[in-house]
Amino acid sequence: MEEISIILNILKVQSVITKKFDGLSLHGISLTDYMILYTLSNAPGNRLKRIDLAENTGLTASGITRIILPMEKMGLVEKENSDRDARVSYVKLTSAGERIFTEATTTAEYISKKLLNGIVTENLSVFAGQLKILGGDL
Amino acid sequence: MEEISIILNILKVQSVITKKFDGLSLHGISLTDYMILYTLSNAPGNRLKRIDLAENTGLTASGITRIILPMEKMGLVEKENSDRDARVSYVKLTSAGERIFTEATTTAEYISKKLLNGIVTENLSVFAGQLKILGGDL
DNA sequence: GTATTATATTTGATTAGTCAAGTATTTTGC
DNA sequence: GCAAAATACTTGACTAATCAAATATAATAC
Repeated sequence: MEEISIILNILKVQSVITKKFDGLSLHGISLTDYMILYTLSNAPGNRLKRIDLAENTGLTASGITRIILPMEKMGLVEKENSDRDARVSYVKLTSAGERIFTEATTTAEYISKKLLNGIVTENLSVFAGQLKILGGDL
Repeated sequence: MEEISIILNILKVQSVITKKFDGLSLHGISLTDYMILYTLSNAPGNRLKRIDLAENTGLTASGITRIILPMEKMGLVEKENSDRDARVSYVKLTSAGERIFTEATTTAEYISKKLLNGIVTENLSVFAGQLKILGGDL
């Protein structure tokens, strides 16, 4: 078994997936936006420090800054300052953000069901576990 | 089991992987470049039409055009015309390309072994199979 | 307590890739 | 055999993300 081909296939699968999730644009968001909303909605108090958001999603801090800006303008998330540490700013899911997230989840679920269709249910959790080992732990 | 989290974890894993493979820059190439070399080296006659290269890697035809240009300049690949069809141009691995590919493979193997370390060997092929279902088939 | 180091974030410059439109050639249908 | 449709590729305009450097604050060391 060739390890490298697995790595390269992950790259390829990522391209394929991203293209299939274009349907999220129906809700005015990208797949990355969706990932942000997903991560926030699972965070305590629906909010996270930008740096933790970066850590959780695999993006860089600067990537987070740039992706959050338009999401703030759209009202999906809002900025909250920490009173303990003036450096940090929290990103918090707004109620509008929650609503869009819920709506988009319908679409996202539909697409991912189709995509993962060929994988036997019992293997799904194995797959999830393997991704986790590779650093995926959203 | 939540399908969506799997999809999002693939995105995340891709970010993580790409960053770890920065070491390939030692050989003057990116991970995507490596994927191209890998694909070509497995192709009959070490060459492929640009469109097939796109299909195989999950990139777009235009992405291929842009990524191949500098690789040509570096002498890793060369252009070959088809005498049957004036539209197609083949991308062919040069001997310099083969050499760099072999060298880079040492690095790439080292990194991927470390990355996939936590996955039990017998599960590796299962993992590979699942990626294939998702569209990964390099 | 002050100097050094570390952390959180943003910004400027750059890169890798997309999409849509354009060009050139080939294939199909009649 | 010719018009229309399809295919292979490139180009222009754009977007998403990176990295490295800058800024501001906090923590540590002495």
